[in-house]
Amino acid sequence: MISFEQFIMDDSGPIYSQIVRYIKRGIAAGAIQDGDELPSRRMLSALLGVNPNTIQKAYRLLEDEEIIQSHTGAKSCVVLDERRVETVRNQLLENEAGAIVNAMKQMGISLEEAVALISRLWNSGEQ
Amino acid sequence: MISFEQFIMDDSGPIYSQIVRYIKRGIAAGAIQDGDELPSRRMLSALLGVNPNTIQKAYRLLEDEEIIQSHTGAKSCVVLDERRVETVRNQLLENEAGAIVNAMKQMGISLEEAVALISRLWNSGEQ
Amino acid sequence: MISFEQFIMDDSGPIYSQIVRYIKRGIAAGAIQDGDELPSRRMLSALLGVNPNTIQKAYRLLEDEEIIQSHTGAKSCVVLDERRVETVRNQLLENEAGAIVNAMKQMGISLEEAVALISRLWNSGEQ
Amino acid sequence: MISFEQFIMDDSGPIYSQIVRYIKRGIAAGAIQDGDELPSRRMLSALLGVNPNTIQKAYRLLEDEEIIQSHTGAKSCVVLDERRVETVRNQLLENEAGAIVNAMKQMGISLEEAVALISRLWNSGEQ
DNA sequence: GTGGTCTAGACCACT
DNA sequence: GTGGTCTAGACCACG
Repeated sequence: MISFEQFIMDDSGPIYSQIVRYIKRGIAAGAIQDGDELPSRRMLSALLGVNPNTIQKAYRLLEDEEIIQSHTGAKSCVVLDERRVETVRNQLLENEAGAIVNAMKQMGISLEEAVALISRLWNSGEQ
Repeated sequence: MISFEQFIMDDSGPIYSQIVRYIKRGIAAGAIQDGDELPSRRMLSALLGVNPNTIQKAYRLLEDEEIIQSHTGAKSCVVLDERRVETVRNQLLENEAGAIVNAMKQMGISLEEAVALISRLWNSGEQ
Repeated sequence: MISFEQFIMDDSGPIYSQIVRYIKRGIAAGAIQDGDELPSRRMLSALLGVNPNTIQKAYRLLEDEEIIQSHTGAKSCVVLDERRVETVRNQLLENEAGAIVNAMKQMGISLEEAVALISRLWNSGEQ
Repeated sequence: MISFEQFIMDDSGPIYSQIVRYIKRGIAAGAIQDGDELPSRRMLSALLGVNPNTIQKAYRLLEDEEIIQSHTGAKSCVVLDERRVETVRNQLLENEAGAIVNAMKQMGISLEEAVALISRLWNSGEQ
């Protein structure tokens, strides 16, 4: 069963998008793998304190991307092969790293300064 | 006149928020300073391919934060003192860089991988 | 449910203002009372042939005046006490009737002519 | 020369409309007659404290209705015959009286009460 | 030309 | 179904 303990909801876009992103990050990290079960819509909506429709929409999008499978009356589960994992991972990395690069360039700092800043933040979160 | 050449629109939240963020990043970078003129609503909306009202909303928010001033019939311009610049810069670093580092960590990649990825994207965007 | 059957849209100012005025007149008349439900944004917008956002703006203004209350997912309803009703009624009489009488006087007609004209229009609208 | 001393600007619609209405009311009252001269755009804009373009728009609308005539380099003046005056007067009366009737009906008072209210306001403004 | 406002349509989250 | 928000286009008054 996929855990949503580390899920933190912010205001960066629609809630269903944040859920989709959370799942994808877990896949990229290897924490979510082929065959893993997803919580039921009802359970997850109670856990996150959001409307069941919102969970439904997130699952629907993942289904459209063929990342999960849902069957009536049965639990939804993750369906992934090697290539799919790689694709998800690369898409995420490009997006996130691209965001950093844009931000840093707009703030007018050099690559070296950016790397230094990221390294510092990385380690400060370590403790 | 403030340049929007480096502005890149993505799907990270409302367009007006992206514009606000772009301005603030420019302020943090020192590229935008006290007294600088903003492009008019029409000009910028044509340049970015969005509705003039979207620009208006971004400018309105910046005005509410007392970062710019608008007068009917006259150009909007930036109004900043030293302290305000510092505040803007700190808010940006807290809100953005931290979130991005967290995303990388959630995806389970190492600092070295992250730095390599960022360097690659940095240079590929250079061209 | 508050009825909008007698609502007549003219070109006297913004549509949302006309809606606000209509509600206030109903309150002054006692036809709209504490606890009454308002039609939903969609229903009323279809009935009046305007955009749902226009209705939204009218309701928002009434909410700012603490005349109605809105909660996401639930119907909006009127919240009034005796004093509030009196205030609304007095504002209406001051703002409207006086202006109309002035208009008549500016046009240089006598009270008798005005009364005759009003009586005729009153009955012609009766049908 | 038509006097604008009694002109009072409120927020009931666009300024140019208020100017047009003021002229028409004067015509209906007989205070403005065929051949009367209008103030120049520059003078009136200074007197009312509004932009010359706004005056220009009001004059343009009156010209379109063939109520005034403008010639380059010469003063604008009113051009009216008996029938035109009658038409203007009737349109205004219908509009104003119609507004009263709507307001009163919506406020749920009877014709007798409405007449009483109007009579009282009429006389109270007399003093 | 400038900024300010009104109306419109689509999308999101919630009961 | 409900209300809330974002984007869009047109109009108004001003320098």
